[in-house]
Amino acid sequence: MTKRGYHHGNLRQALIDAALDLIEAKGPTGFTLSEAAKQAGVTPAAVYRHFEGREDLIAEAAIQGYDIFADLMEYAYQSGQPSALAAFEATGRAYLAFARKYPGHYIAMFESGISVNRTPKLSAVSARASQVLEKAATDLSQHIPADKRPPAAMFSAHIWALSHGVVELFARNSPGRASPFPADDLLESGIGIYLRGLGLIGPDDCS
Amino acid sequence: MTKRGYHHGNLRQALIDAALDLIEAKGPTGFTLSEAAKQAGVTPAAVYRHFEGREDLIAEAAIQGYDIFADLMEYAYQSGQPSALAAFEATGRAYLAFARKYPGHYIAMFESGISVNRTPKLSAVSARASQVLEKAATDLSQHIPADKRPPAAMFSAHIWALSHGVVELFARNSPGRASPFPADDLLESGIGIYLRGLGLIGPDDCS
DNA sequence: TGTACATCAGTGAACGCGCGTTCACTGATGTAC
DNA sequence: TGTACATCAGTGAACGCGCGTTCACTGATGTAC
Repeated sequence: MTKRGYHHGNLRQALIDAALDLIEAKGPTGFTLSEAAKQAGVTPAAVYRHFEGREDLIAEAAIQGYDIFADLMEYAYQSGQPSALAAFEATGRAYLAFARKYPGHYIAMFESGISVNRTPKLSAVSARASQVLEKAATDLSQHIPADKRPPAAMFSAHIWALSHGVVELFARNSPGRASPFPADDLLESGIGIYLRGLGLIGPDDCS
Repeated sequence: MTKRGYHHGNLRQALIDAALDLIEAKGPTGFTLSEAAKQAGVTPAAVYRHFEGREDLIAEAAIQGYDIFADLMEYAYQSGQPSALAAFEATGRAYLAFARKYPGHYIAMFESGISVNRTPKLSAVSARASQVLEKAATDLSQHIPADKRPPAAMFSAHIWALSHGVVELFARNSPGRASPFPADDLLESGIGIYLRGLGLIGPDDCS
C-alpha cells in the first residue's frame, strides 16, 4: 500500500500475495501466472509491468519469505539471550512457527525449485537466514568441551534437517500421512534429545 | 520383461521406468504423460491400455518405490541383528541409501503429492515401509529404562524426519544450496548424537 | 488556474505450444477347428 | 498343417483447454508552463 492512486494501487504486492495463496493451495508448480493475475483482478499481461515473468514472481515471493524468516529467527534468538541454550531452542521453535504461519512463503523458499543463486538479492537474503541459525549454534557450541565439540555448521545442519523433515512429513497435512504426534511436540522433543546427546542438557531434565 | 512377443514386449514397465526418469529429472509436476509415452517409443494414447491416466502412472511408480524401500530397510534391519542398536543404525543408513539410489522413486513417494490412501495397494505397501522402521525403533527402545522411554513411534518419527530433511536439503543437489558436509556423515553423526541423547550409546564412543 | 503534453499501468486480442484424454481404427498375435 | 476367427495392444487424428508471453493500444494520472 504505497501510493494509492494509480490504476490499481499496489498491484505488485497484490500479485505476490496472490501467488503466495496459490502456491500454498496448489504447490509451486501448480501455481499459474494467469491465475495469480486473475486473483488480483488484472489481465495476465499486466504482470509483466512488475515482473520479468512467472519465475521472477515466485523468486520475489521467496525473497519476502526469507526476509520474514530471518527476522523471526533473529527475534527468537534475541529473546532467548543471554542463555545460549534458550536462544537456540527458541530459534528452533521459530523455524516451525514460520513454516506454520507462512506456508506459501515456506514452499516458495524450499520447494519451488528456484535456485538460491538466481539473483544476488535472493542469495543474500537466504544467507542471512542461515546465518542466524548458525550463530545460535556457534554460541551454543561454546558450552561443549573443545575436544568433543562438533563443528557448529554441522549441528545447525542437523537441526535444520530435523525441522525441515518435521515440517514436510508431519506439519503439513501431507495427504494421507497422519502424524503420530503434534509437530510442535515432535520437534521440541527431538531437539531436546539431540541436545542431551551433545551433553548440553542434563540427563534428567527431560523437557 | 515378461512375455516378449506382443507389440512392445513390456510397455507397462517401460512406461513406469520412463516416468521415474522424468520425475527424477523434472520433478513430479514437470513430469508429463506424453513425454513418458514418447520416451517409451509409443503414442500417448497407448498409455491408457495400462493405466487409468497420469496420476495412476505416478501412483504405480510410488508403489514400486515403497516395495523396494521396505525390502531395503528390512534387509538392513536383519543385517544388524542381533544388536538392536546396529539394526537401527543400519536401517537409518538404508533410508539415505535408498533416496540416493532411487531418486525417482523417492520423489514419486514423498514429493508427488499423491495421497498414500489413493488405493488400498498403495496404502498397504507404504504401511509396510513405516512398520520396518517402527519395529527397529521398538526393539531399540527396550534398552531404555521403562520410566524414561519415549514412545517408539515418536523416535522413529524423529529419525524419519531427520533423514528426510537431510535428503531434501543436503543429499539432493538442491539448486544453489551447497551442503556443508557429505549427507552420509551428516545423517550418521546426527543419529549418533540423537542416540546418545537417549542414553543408548555411551558418552564417549562417538561413532 | 487552465491547458497541452508526457508518462506508463493496465488492456485485449492474438500467438504457438504441449497438455491429458477420447475414439474409431488397424493389424499383429494367439486360438479353435 | 491350414484356415477362419477373436482378441486386444498400439495408432493417429482430433478435441478443448489453459498456459506464458508479445504487442500495439488506451486512457487515467502526473507535470510543465
